[in-house]
Amino acid sequence: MGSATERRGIPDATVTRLPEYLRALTSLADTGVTSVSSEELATVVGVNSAKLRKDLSYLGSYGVRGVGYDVTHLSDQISSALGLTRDQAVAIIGMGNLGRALAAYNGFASRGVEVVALLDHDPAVIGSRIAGLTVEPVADLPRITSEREVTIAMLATPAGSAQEVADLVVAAGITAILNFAPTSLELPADVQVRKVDLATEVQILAFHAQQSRLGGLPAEPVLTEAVQ
Amino acid sequence: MGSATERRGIPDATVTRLPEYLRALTSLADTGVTSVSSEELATVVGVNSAKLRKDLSYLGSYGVRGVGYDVTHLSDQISSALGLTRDQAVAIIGMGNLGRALAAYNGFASRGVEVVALLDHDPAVIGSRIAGLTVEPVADLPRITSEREVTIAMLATPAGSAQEVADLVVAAGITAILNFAPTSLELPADVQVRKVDLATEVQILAFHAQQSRLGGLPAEPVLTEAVQ
DNA sequence: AAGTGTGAAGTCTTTCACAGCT
DNA sequence: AGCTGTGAAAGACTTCACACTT
Repeated sequence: MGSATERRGIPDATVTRLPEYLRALTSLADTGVTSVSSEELATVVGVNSAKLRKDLSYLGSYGVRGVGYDVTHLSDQISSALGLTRDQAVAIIGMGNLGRALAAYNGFASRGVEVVALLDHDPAVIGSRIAGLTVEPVADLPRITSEREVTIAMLATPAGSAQEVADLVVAAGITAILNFAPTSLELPADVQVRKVDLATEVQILAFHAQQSRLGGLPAEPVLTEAVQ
Repeated sequence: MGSATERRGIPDATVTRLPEYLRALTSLADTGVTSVSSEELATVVGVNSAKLRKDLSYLGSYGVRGVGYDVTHLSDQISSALGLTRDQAVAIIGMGNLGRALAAYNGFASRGVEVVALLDHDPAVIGSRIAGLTVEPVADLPRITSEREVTIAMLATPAGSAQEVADLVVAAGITAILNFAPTSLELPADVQVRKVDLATEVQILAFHAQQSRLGGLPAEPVLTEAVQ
């Protein structure tokens, strides 16, 4: 995956967890909590507390020994490490069912994500209004990207056109893609791609479901314990 | 823990990749390819060929030295390893934007996933038809689960009610959950949970986007190479 | 000649366990 | 007394490189 050549290098595994810590901290702050120990926060997120402390140590020393972490300060530090000092401007491409659901998703605003453009190449959809935005033609992507400082594209096209659209996205100067199309993209190494494939997720669950069926009841005591 | 039980321990990392291999194989089969080498398949999926071979070796020896893998046979073996010999019956809970998009998603059928129930607890939504199914009350989950042999639940509720609904899901006898609500669930260890958090994905991308901005051009030769 | 299957080496990640600070 | 921060150990995963098979 993405290798960081930095002396400052935060491990990839840590980066993927930082957003979860941030979400948990925000939720704690909302309930009036101002200070939290690694043990408490780890329980909320469902990870080992040593792992949490090590993750945070990559950002610097923001805890107080004997006390814990200041919720607000730690949130700020994580936000800053993630580069969320400004909202991320996102363009959604492909206005099918999924694209429309993404456009209407209201979980983004509070977490530093702003949808600034909706695109499609079907003339029947272009010009219609979805979630307060007007759908624009994919051909306008270069202009839109520079005008609205788009940093991330969400690809919600059919698998068949995903590669083609991804190439346009990269040509428009966007270097981060969240790919919902069930296909692998071939792109330059400096373009970050993460994928969300729903059927893949279900198949992974199917495997584990099958395992517990086969493994059955024998041996293995089942403790109620936060996992993952 | 690691007792001598002869169950084939397929590593987690491998399991998460099997669905992708399967997807790539299906796509190759559709274009008439009948045999494929690890190098070719690895290129399509975007992984190292040694990793692919090692992954496949956990399933058994299905390749032919000097030749490669039979596309159909390998697909069958992976399907079988994943437990996809039957379709997975899925219930979607929470008929907001996301739930409706999931219900209407047409990428499931061809990949062994069948949506057999849509549930909500809002009386205003219950009874309406979405994507050919009638929305039913969450209270009916236990009956529906046993009647339709539901194995997996997709949670598309707001974060606030996710834990509560997850508890109902588990009580109904379902042991695998795909959680789209942006919150961590506390569940018994024998329940498999995978989560899909859209804002988290964007934040991870934001981090990497920031890195390339900071790191700039120096060092780091950029090879065009399939990543992810 | 080509390409699999796999020990062994290398890298990354998690967990332990405790010194050290408040 | 309590909890962080972190070396060191353990474990998981990836990649190399080549013996072996067709």
